[in-house]
Amino acid sequence: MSAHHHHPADFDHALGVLRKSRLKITQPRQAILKILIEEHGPFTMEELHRRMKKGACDLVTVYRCLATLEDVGLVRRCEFGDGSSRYEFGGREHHHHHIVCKLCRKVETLDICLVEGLERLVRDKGYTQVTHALEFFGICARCRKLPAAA
Amino acid sequence: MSAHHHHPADFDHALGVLRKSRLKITQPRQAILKILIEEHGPFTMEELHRRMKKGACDLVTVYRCLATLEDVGLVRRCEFGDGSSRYEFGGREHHHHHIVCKLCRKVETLDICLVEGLERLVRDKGYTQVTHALEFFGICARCRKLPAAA
DNA sequence: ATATGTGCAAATTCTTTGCATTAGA
DNA sequence: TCTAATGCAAAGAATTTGCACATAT
Repeated sequence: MSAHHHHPADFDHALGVLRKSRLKITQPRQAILKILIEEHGPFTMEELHRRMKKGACDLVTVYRCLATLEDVGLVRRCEFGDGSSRYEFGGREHHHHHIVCKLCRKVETLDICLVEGLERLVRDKGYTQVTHALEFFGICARCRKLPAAA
Repeated sequence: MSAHHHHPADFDHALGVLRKSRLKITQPRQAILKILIEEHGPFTMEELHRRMKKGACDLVTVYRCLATLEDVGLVRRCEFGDGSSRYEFGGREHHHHHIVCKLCRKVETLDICLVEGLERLVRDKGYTQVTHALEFFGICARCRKLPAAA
């Protein structure tokens, strides 16, 4: 069962998490969660906002919603080395990594993860609540043909 | 031989790279490289600027120098999930990863790296010039005692 | 000598905040 | 009903750009 692709169970689970945290299940939060669950992402704030049916909510609300959703672990922030942040659904459960093209910034998902074992090493250094981020960068096949791909 | 700590060879090597790229060896570029080599970093733009003897150069110049140094691979950009970018010396040669405290943002260096093998997998997908970033996050021993560390 | 790099100022973009209003539990 | 969330406007940061001047080669 792949982590992404339409999955109503994910949505219901998310609502549960919101309820448990005593957060309100508002229109903007639902819309954002649906987009993050159904389209793969990760998306920047603007991309997310643009994808909502226009007038759905203010950009500021997207900022605030994502901050809250990140706090309760429903959303994960990705940083791909270009200075901007992108967001995708899922905390620990939907664990995976990415391959980012250094030219066109296209993002592919990589389901493999051999890094969990290393977290023990970090815990041994006295850290708690340990997580990690692993991203790969490269030039994709299509960009390789571009003149810029010196 | 650890990757950091005063190392004149690093500095000379950096100058060589600049020359090879036909970039000028200016005061600001030298100052920035020295700081990045001698103090461990990684540093944000402001931190770096503040560390230079005052009046040494403009903040804008720090921005421009780091962009250039990143282009030629002398500097690596680190993003630790808080939206800001930090910079440290070294490309592939000075390869290592970090542990970042989720509360105080303190950064520790981790010299171990078991991920290089995974890069083949990415190359097999058609990517070239493959690199990766691996960061660990957790709450450090000191922060653990803070009330915020719920 | 001359092309590159820098300083300063200003534009642009990104993100956050205050407060009146609305909507969810 | 009553608190939490949103919209709008505006403030505040962070980053980029233009152009005249300075400086490495």
